[in-house]
Amino acid sequence: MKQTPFAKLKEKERKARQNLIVNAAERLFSAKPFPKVSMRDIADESGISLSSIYRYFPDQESLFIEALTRGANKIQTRLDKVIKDKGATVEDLAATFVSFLIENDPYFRMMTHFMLDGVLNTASVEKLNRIERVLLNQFNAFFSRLNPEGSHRLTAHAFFAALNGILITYRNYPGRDIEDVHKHMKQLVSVMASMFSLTIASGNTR
Amino acid sequence: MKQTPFAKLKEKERKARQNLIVNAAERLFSAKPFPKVSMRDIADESGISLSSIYRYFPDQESLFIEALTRGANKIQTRLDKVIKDKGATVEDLAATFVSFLIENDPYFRMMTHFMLDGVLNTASVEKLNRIERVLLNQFNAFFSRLNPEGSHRLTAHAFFAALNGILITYRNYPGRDIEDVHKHMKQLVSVMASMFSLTIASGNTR
Amino acid sequence: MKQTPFAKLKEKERKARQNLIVNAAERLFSAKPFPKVSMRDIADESGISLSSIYRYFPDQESLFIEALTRGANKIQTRLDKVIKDKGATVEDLAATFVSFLIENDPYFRMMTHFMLDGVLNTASVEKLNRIERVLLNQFNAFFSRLNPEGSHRLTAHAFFAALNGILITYRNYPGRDIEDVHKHMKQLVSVMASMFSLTIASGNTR
Amino acid sequence: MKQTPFAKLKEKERKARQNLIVNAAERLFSAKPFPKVSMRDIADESGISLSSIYRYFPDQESLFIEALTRGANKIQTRLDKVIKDKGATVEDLAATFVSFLIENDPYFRMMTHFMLDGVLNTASVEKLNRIERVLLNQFNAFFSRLNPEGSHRLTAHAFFAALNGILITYRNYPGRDIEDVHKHMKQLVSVMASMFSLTIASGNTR
DNA sequence: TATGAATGAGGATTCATTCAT
DNA sequence: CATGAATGAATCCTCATTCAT
Repeated sequence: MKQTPFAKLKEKERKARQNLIVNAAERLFSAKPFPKVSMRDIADESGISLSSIYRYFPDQESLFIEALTRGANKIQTRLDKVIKDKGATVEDLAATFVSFLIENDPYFRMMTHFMLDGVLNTASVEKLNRIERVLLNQFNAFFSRLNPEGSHRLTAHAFFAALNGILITYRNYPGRDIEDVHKHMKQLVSVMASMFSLTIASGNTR
Repeated sequence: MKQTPFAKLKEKERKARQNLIVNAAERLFSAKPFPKVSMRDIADESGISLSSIYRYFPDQESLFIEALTRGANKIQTRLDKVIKDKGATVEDLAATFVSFLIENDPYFRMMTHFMLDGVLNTASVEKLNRIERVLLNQFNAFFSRLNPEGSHRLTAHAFFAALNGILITYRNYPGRDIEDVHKHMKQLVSVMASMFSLTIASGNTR
Repeated sequence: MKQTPFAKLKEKERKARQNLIVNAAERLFSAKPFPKVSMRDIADESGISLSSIYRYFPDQESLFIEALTRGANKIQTRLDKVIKDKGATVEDLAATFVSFLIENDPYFRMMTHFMLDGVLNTASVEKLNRIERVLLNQFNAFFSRLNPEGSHRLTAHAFFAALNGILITYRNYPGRDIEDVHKHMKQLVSVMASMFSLTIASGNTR
Repeated sequence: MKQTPFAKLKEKERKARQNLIVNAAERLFSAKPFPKVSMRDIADESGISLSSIYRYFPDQESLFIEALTRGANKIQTRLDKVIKDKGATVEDLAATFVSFLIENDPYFRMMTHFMLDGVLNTASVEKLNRIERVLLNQFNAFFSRLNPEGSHRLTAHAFFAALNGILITYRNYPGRDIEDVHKHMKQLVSVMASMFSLTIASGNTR
């Protein structure tokens, strides 16, 4: 179990490189739709050689899942702020979630992509799972604070689904310009939030 | 009326071939992720040569949109039945929609695919638009019957989003077997339906 | 040898159809570079079915050669006018030739194409041959009128080459806009014409 | 200077591979019409895999332009020799140019191809431009030595065009065997050269 | 005779991944 | 450990031509 200092250093460097790579990926995601970001793009952008990337990530999927995880962490941080804010409403929570994913579209696309087409790597499954669990827990925790009585597990699930639904359904709403689209989504977030507020207050106990 | 019988035959045969192709596509969509179905796959599966497919559909997108349109027509027929049924509840409507897309997963994946990646061809945009409009109108009509007073446009939009959200979010819920997943989705449908019932009854007039 | 009236009618209709087809081809050539004009394009444009076109022309090459022949006839007609004009100069002749091919670029492209890559069909070879011969004869005739003494066969050959050379070399002169290009070509035509005038006057007798 | 030897080796190998590819392309150009040489042909002929070719040339056009550039360099070297030769005549210069392109037909076909169809890539435009500029400068320099007084820019342009014209017009002169064709072209070169000699001597000052 | 249908062959380009150094 | 090199497998789409009716 010794060797630790050296191993730690190694591990640190390793993380640093991984960071470099994922950061590069994220930069690219801002510029183009995530399915168009190739491994070579990431190599070029990160300054790390293409084949070296495979030393840090076994395959493309793992890399993308890692990037997605980062995104999830960011969302979770933002949600935590809302949750800690005693005056926050359901709408605040919903708006935070949706706004982030509107502004960080590639994360949403990745998430949806993996939800739709699944994931091959078992490690990836686990990570995806975790992301979802944490989010649901956050929603649940928030709802429990609003109404400590009821059981909100199912409501949290529905809430998560509803917000995803808004994003997926209207993000490319054809014939509207992007600003109108966002306005529309936020209106729907508001509608949805009201409904959930009531449900939560009523303390759904299924 | 001249030549009509002959022309009709020709037209019929043409449709028949188109059917062959789209059916093949649908079979493939069940078997693998949507973006991985290639034109050659469809050619092989349909028994029609690759180049011939382009005599029936100008490009891949048009073919896919045609397949999606078929699915949409089927859903709309089912929803119409529910809408005509005087005793039907919001939950019935929601369940019909979701069940169909659970059972006909490829249609849902197609729909989501286009929602995510958008569409290039302008004819396709129009078709997609129409599908969405019809569905929203159906929801709206149903809600209006339940409560003729209120304005339900926004509610219909939210409803559509919510159901899509359930499907996208939980259809691949990792670590559950397929039966549990479906049960869970139906539970969420039920939760969602209750919420929308209330909202509709209250005659949301935003 | 009888049957003539009927056969003649047939022949006439045949020619009429061929005309329809070549006309369509020419219309397309005005719109896009000739190598991009496909047989189907021609079928659509002419209103004659794709396979029927093959009843009138054994293959694409023959059709194109026929179109080229038409173009050649037009040039020859124009040149004839100049030749008949007693006051016409070598420069007039050159300018007529070059201007026509600038304005009817597809003919020039076809001509060059066949000159470069040759021709497979033996009938085509013959037609191409004839076109060239006629043009050379026209130049020769004109030069002979200017100076009846000398032998101008070689000069005519050189003249033809020189004009073609101007067209091929500067038609796509990079970095210039089309108007400048044309101006430049005409300037070169003028230079060339002066040189040939002298040569002709001197009665080259090689 | 660090690592230079290694880098140099790398660079050398890279060049070597590029050479392999371009050489293969040139071999193919001798065998079939220029536009019919496909990337796969080149891959097969060079023994390098199709996709690897794209590691050396970003696209087909760049590869072709590179091949053309090679040819141009060779011509320019030959012309330079003539230019440096104090006793050389215009006919020597013309004959050198034309002979080279008769013997190295693929280069002429490439040049003509790009003159006809133009070029898409901006880097290619620049390279093509350069080739042409250098040749024209060479002609101009030679003419200036013969007659230091006059301005020969236009004459050089005409000269270049005239020689190209001879090549394009008679290289496939139908019905003649190749030897006769070459003899004919050289005769025309001679005619042309005489004319240009006079023009140059007269010190054209347009 | 006219034509709708069908298609084989081909074309440029992309990309995730492996491997030898 | 890092990486340059190499590539097999795909992908969408085009087109001249043939053939059965």
